[in-house]
Amino acid sequence: MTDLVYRTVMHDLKNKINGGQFPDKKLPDERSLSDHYHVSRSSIKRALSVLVDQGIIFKKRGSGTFINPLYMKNKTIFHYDGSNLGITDSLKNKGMTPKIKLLSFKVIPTTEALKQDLFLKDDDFVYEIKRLRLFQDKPFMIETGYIPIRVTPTLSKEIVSGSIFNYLEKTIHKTVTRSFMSIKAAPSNSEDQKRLNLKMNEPVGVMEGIFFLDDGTPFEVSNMRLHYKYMKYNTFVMIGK
Amino acid sequence: MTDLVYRTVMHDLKNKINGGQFPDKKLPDERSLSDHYHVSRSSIKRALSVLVDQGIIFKKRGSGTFINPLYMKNKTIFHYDGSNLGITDSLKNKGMTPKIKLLSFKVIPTTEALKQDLFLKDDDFVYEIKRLRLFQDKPFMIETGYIPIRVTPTLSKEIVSGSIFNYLEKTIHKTVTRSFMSIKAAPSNSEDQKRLNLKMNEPVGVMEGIFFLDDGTPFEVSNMRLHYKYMKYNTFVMIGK
DNA sequence: TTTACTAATTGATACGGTCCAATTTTTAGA
DNA sequence: TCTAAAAATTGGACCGTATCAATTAGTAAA
Repeated sequence: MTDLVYRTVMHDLKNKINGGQFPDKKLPDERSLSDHYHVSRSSIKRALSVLVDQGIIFKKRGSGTFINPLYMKNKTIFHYDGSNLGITDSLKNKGMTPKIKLLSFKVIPTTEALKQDLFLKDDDFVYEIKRLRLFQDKPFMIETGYIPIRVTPTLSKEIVSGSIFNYLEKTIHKTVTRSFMSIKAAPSNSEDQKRLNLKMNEPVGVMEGIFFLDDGTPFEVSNMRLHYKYMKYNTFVMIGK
Repeated sequence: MTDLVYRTVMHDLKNKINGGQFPDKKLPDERSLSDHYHVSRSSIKRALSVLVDQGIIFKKRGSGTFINPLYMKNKTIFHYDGSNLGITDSLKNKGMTPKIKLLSFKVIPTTEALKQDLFLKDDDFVYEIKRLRLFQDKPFMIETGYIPIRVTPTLSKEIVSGSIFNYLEKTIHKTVTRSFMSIKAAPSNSEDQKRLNLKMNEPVGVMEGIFFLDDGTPFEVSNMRLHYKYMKYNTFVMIGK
């Protein structure tokens, strides 16, 4: 999985950090690391920059590289390993597979908004797939997805009752690797309340996403309404520049 | 502001993209760009990788570098320029300065949670600063911030009625450059409803953040409750690796 | 025309070097 | 002892090169 130099170094450093091998919260300087690992300083830089992006360490020119104190204190919220997903970690936690209940599956003509987002023409059609997702038998999310027929003409009720992304990868060898997400809060409507077992005043978290294939094709527009207790989005933000 | 090579190239490319200079959605290959700009390929790579992170372009090995079709269609949601802030863009949009109304300002002993996040000892004290933020005279956010006295012993009502970050930068020359954010939705409580002018069933977006200084010191813990219509968090996500 | 092999293209990884800028440490002077 | 200048440390920016891997384009054989 990982024979890349910078990844190897990155993982090793992360292990050492987790193992408390830098009690002074300071990493060796880049040149020493370069010597120690017998790799170029560029590779060290790359490894470190990944850890910086993950919020695990930070650098100060002239001074050194330090461990984010919060990372040691509260590792649980620094969930990622290489990826910076961050969405509803409840989902993929511990390999727990959430169940899917298909609510509806039909083909509809394009709407104006969909044309925008999915790059469609007037006479294009899309699948509308509405699903309820359950985690440990509790419903936590209503998902409405729109997929152009042109991209995947072969969807069926069976496929759509499982993971569409997996289907794509295994059969058509197309991968979803990027998405543009938008996150907000909204009052629950009566359907939310019924399906997600919410009280009148309890809201939903709304995540709208546009998913892209390897080749840049917008593949799916998805509207996800989550039980508010199940939505928590964690992210590390660098301000400026 | 921008005399760095890779930034210059980055901005120029972005301008060309926005100006529609690549109608085939394809950028020149890296070697040509290197020639054209008279800079090393490494610098081109760096410039491009920023644009990749921003979701503006994507690369395919062996094939080339392409413009994200959605970026052209819907530039408004790709808001960032160099930064990847993403928080309540309503705030800094068009230089509109949101107003601040100070609700309360006091010094309290540490709580357990604060000790965790701010790296404090038992007998430390913190400022508790509660503020209402208004945008175009409409209240949109209740913000409760906690700042250790040890870090900034000089806060006053006046200071706290303006931007604390600006104060820090201008007087003590400390900068807040990193933060760990957590975003979720929650039902509004009676105070939310009163202050933000919300109906019973209307929720708030809750953003909790820990802000860090340049040197890694956790500087502030902030709990922000936003009128749900004002909270929208956009982000570009790379899946896997 | 189709198929299969080969070339060229193009981005990815990695190396190692130069010079610079911010910071810290050391040294020399008052 | 204290202060200010000098030196060492340390990360940042950039360059240019070599090699590799995925993709596409071109070519020759069936």
